[in-house]
Amino acid sequence: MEYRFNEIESKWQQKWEKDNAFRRLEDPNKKKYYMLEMFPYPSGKLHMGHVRNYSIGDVITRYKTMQSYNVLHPMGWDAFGLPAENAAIAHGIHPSTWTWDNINNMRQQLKGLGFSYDWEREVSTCHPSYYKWTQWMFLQFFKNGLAYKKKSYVNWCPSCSTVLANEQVVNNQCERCGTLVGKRELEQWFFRITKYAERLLNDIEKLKGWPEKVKIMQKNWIGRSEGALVNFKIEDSDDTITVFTTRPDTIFGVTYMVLAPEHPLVLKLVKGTEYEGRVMEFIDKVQHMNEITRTSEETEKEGLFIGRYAVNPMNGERVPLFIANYVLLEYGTGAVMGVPAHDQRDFEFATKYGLPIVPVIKPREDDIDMSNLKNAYEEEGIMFNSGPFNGLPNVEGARRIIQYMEDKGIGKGHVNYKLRDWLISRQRYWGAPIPVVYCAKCGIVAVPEEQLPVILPTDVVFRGKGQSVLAESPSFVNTSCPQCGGPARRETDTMDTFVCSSFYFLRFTDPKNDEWPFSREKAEYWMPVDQYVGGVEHAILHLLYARFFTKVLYDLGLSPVDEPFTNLLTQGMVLKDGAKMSKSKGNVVSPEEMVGKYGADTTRLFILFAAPPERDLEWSDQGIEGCYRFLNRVWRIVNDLKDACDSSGNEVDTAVLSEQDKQLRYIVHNTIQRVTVDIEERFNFNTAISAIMELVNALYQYREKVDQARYNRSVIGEAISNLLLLLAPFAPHITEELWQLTGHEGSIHNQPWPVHDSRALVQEQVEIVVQINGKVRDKVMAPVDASQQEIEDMVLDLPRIRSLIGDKKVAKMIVVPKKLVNIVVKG
RNA sequence: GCCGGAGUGGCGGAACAGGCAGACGCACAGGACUUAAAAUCCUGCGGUUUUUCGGAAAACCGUACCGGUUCGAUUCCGGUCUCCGGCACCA
Repeated sequence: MEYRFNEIESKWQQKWEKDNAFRRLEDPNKKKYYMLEMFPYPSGKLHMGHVRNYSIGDVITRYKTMQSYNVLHPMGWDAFGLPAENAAIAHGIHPSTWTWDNINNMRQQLKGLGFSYDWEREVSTCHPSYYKWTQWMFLQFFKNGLAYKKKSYVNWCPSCSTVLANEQVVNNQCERCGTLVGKRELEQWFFRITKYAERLLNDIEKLKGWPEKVKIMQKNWIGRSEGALVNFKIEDSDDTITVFTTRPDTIFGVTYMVLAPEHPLVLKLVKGTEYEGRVMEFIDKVQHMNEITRTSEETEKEGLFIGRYAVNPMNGERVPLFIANYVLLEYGTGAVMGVPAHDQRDFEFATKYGLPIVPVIKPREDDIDMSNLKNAYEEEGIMFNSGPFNGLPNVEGARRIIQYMEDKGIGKGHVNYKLRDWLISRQRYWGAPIPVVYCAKCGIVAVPEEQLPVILPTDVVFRGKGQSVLAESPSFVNTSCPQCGGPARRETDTMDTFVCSSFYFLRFTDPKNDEWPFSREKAEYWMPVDQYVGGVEHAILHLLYARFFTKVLYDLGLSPVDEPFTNLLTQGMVLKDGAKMSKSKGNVVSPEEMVGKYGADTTRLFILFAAPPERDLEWSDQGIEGCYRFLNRVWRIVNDLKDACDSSGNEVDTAVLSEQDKQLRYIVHNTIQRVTVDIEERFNFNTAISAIMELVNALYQYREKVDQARYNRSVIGEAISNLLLLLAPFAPHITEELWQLTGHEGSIHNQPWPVHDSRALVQEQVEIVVQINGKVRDKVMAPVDASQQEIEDMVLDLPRIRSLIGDKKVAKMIVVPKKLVNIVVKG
């Protein structure tokens, strides 16, 4: 009988759907397991990255289910976003139509791959029943002072004509479209993620099940640095400039000060002076430069003296004030003190502009000539030239200086973060509207919760350029103030789609609740997510935002946990010809085509077999053929042996086993052990599958070597049912079919996971490798329980070993039980 | 520049706690079946050299490179190179 995968697969998919086989409800009597894969953006079709992601999740789900866990395995759609709008502009399709068509298509594809999702929990972030809660979340943040509006320089993508969060700017380019990002001063909504910086950083410690790589990336992104804020008075002015420094110990070495060109004080300080013109020019040039090419800026540090001086509060020295392109307004206070002797950047700047270099730290106590530095001395050392702090080790000195400054009110210790507040406003249509209105009388007014959701209007036109589409919809914009009832204007910005995906894992626990985003009770049962799987590309953005949301909701008493994801697996990319699959490179392999040609089981099996999940995977058209052949081999051997196979599940009678029977049983139970460990402890599906392949090879050997008349029906039955059980999470359809075909009752996916019988693994003889001076010279079979002395004697008596040793002297023998003997020979 | 990760046959990869390097699969080669091909089943498959009529056997080299520790190193330590990923004027 031929392996007709398409018939088998659609048959079982229909059966599973009819039986509601993957529906899961809270069950306090069962251990829960929450398996989550990152939900996709409905771009139109599944790509191989999705198949890989969801195949990994499905194996874990089916495995844990067989381990008798109550497994939550939901799927949904991260459905707001720009491509839908672009499609609307290009083809005149409404973003909603485009998105829902794609969702319907992709849902079919997921079902066609046989993934075990509880579809009753499906959510789509673009549906009002979901974005109602996105808006509700915003209101909670707003009420608790975690959402605020502020005017600031923001990243602007001219192509997407919207602002971007810092996290969405990569190499000064828009993360989505690659366009060079510029700066604009706009009033925008922010989430106060910086308030959680410390906790987001400290709690990384708790994430034992996360890859080190992701944790480090998050740490670097949060970018904590300890130091001090120091106030410098401006000469002939009432203004003070505060700088942030990580090296307060070098403050006596300050010889100049630099402000970011955009620093608000700059214009004020030069107004009406002879420097004003040149300063304006410089600012213009820097801003222009930012927009054109900021990457080449790396090379040249440029600055300009602005004609004013600041006073070092520690020693009263006046130092010149500069503006320079390398000082960033967004980091620290947008102003830095220049210590050329102890900072390489400052050193180069000072050399270029002829500023004095005053060393204040030296490597050792003794007198060293530090006057002719070739480079900044950035190491630790002993302070000098530093008044009362001379002779102190600089680390201690830093502490003392901070103390001194705090006493005198000229500065204080400070922890600075690289992390900025999260800019969530987007000037786009296809997103969750920010639920606030602007009233001439009352100002900014939150939409009351009972009026949610604020529905996206449909009477809009997509033209491509310019203003937000929402702003052009009068029925949307014009409203009344919920507070005073007077005329008001709606906020026309929508939320960053990352807001939508920051709580979907909580919504999945209770997706139909229309009173709350989720009930506490259900979240308590299911949360936290036990295993999260997705691409590394979300290591910072999504995973940091989701952690932030969870902590806020935890603090508000809504979430039962303060970290959402216990274990994280970041899967590698799927490559073809060494490059990421992309339309422009023409190296895309379509999952649809592969499923059509080989079936879902083969496609899934190959993608899991070709590489361990964390590593990049090179797609191979021949490789998938190999997996197809393997499933055919399974199909044939099971069909061939099904009549010789006792499926009653009765224990094997170990008294009557032939040598071949014992050998097969050994492999069966060894395979159970290997596959279990590979899935459970390491997610090494590639080696799990190769172990199963070896078991199939062993069955072929058995058939080859054992006469039909001497088949042991219960040994064959044991081998085949275990083979099918072990393969079931990887290839769910063929195993279901063969399970039935070999006379078993019920779905294979509801069977308990097999447990190996260690008695079948007991061997009387083991092979001992015999080495002389570390080189393999012979092998010998020895009883497992042989003593060290017995093994030594046995090995030395081997003719080959005897002749190799000859009359040389045996200096030492190392015996590794059941494995190896190394004879150390001298002379 | 800094921080991660990786470098193993013709290829994807394996070796889990320092103990037979190359499991499993692909590709390739030989055989069986077939009128033939495909499919299938069986067998072989890191390199060099030597021995042998042949089947076969043996020695040496080999996990990016150099060195170290060890009876023994793909695995541990020090250094170098290359590739991939992240961050990058962060004060």
